[in-house]
Amino acid sequence: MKIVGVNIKRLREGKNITLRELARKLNISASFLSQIETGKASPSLVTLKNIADSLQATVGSLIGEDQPQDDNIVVRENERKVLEHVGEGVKINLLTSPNPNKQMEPLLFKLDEKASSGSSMYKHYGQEFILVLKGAMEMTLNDTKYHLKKGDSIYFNSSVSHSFNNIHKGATEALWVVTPPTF
Amino acid sequence: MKIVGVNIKRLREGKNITLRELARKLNISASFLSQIETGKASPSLVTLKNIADSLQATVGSLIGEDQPQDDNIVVRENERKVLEHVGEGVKINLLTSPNPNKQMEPLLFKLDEKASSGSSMYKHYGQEFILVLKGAMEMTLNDTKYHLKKGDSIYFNSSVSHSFNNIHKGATEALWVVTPPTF
DNA sequence: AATTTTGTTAAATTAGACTTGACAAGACGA
DNA sequence: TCGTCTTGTCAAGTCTAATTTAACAAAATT
Repeated sequence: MKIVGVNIKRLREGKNITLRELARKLNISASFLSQIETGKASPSLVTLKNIADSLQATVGSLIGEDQPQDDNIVVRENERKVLEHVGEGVKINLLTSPNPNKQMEPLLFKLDEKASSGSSMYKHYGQEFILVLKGAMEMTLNDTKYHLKKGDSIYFNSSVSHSFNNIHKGATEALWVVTPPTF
Repeated sequence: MKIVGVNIKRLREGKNITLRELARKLNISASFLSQIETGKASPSLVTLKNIADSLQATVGSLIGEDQPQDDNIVVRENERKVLEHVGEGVKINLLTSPNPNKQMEPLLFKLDEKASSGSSMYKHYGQEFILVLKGAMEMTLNDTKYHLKKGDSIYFNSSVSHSFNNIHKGATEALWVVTPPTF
């Protein structure tokens, strides 16, 4: 957990605030903050949360959970992997290469005319963002229905039950970004 | 920090494993795990990290950082807020309403002909995903240049210095998703 | 050169992370 | 129906380690 310290220090210095200043704002001793930054001590959960808040960061980012990859950068349009059998008339294009460190999962949904997510509602953790690129679709969140046409976007909590169906005369395409990644 | 407990409990029960089982796997006492789940005690950072790993979750999600909003769902194409003065010939459309709980920030970049991010390179934390919707652009990551044309996408770590410029004869549009959110 | 501010360290304190052992409630088979 | 086994929880204790105090050298100000 030494990473926490260097992350805190980097953020703090990035904001040009002094160790004592930050410590005072957090109601901890400057000494302790120093020990945290140098990895000689480890803060309690609530202290860490306070630190994260003060630095406008998240605990997750401080402990290095939001870490990245360096390869698998580009996916060309013609190189996209396609998931075919997710549902009747539904195809999913993966817009990234597999990578365990992703924070989000960008997908391209292609819905044939009248295609839908099926009868059951989805419900899981995380968040979703959808931007309609072509056509129009109907999203159902709990019992509310949203008509989304080309250019409209929606951002919602995956924990509300949700489903979708194509309401366009023809194919509908939507950019879908899901967090956390599942592919 | 009581939320940690209920999240752990929910995950554990979702996996149908018993409190004692999980405790044994974590090398902590079942009693202590119980106290954590009921909010009567709070685990140390390393213990929490272990728990998160065991449950295939992240510390961030356990402490409720990946939590959502319930309003501000839809942004219509004609309702988008536009940031004008981010650079010469660069406009940013916000695709979500302001919300402190978002995990990602979806943006629509519109680049006039020859527009670019300027001379300086960007470098910050988090990750970025870009999908070119119209035209073509050149992304520079460290010293590597990537030509991206309509339909191509790229996913990279924001900590590598990066910049972009429009290489299309005409406007270029790109969907940009950034994590963590900054707007 | 004096003074203040920087971050770091050693040692002391003390909160709270964690264990032990016991308990009641429910499940299960004999 | 009794006993045993498992479930999660609680009270009280232990002891680690989170946090403080106080002092230090180095750098920055004045």
